[in-house]
Amino acid sequence: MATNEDNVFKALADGSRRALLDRLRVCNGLTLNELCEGHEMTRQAVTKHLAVLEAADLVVTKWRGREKLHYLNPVPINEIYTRWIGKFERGRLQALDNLKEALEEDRHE
Amino acid sequence: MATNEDNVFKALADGSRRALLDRLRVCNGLTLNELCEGHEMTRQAVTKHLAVLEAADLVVTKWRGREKLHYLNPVPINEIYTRWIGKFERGRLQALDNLKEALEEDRHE
DNA sequence: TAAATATGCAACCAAAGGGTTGCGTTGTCA
DNA sequence: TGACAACGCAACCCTTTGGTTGCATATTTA
Repeated sequence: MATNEDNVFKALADGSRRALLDRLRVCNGLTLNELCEGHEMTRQAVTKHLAVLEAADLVVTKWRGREKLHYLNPVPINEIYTRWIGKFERGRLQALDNLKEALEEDRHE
Repeated sequence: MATNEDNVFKALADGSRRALLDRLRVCNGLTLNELCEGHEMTRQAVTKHLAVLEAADLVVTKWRGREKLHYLNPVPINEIYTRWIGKFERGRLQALDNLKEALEEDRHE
């Protein structure tokens, strides 16, 4: 079952987009204009970033008159966490051991 | 203090690179040639991907004769998890509530 | 030492990304 | 109704990215 994994990772790859998510995390339901404030780019650039976030289902929008409200959807991030990051977290100490051991060998050779 | 956050997110944005990390998670210390097996690209393409992973400190290498061994470094992923994903996980239920509430309004209007 | 193996380096290419500008559309309000 | 405000669409541009091919270098091994 192919999840949205790739879209989510790609969406998170850009710092501006992560900043937008951060804004929404703190203050959910902002309009496009509000999201533009504090960013040094045009509205259209922000629009494009939001489109990427929407495509990844990280942001859900809703119209209120002429305003577009943006809501954070925490589900995709949670999925990335549970089914991808989780795998690495589980084997984390083991991997650290492997690494240390491998680097240690050099000192003895 | 600027961490390697951006490099890590960018490195994780590509599916081939995530696959390489997965391989190393299961079988740490693989050589370049071994990592090339099963991938439908040239050795040079894999080399480039590994370079990106190294730049993000997700992979650490060590030479054994003419072979280059690749080890997974779990630290950056853990940092992303604790200091970025964590923020969103903490406000997760709240964000879900916001979202549901916003979508519910439509049905009553 | 010669051949084979494992990897690096550099040039090149097409496609994707992040950004801009210009203009059109829709909703609000005096 | 007319002006303004919030947003969408599309063309264009430069840089980055993911990939290739060709050749060089270093280490084994026969």
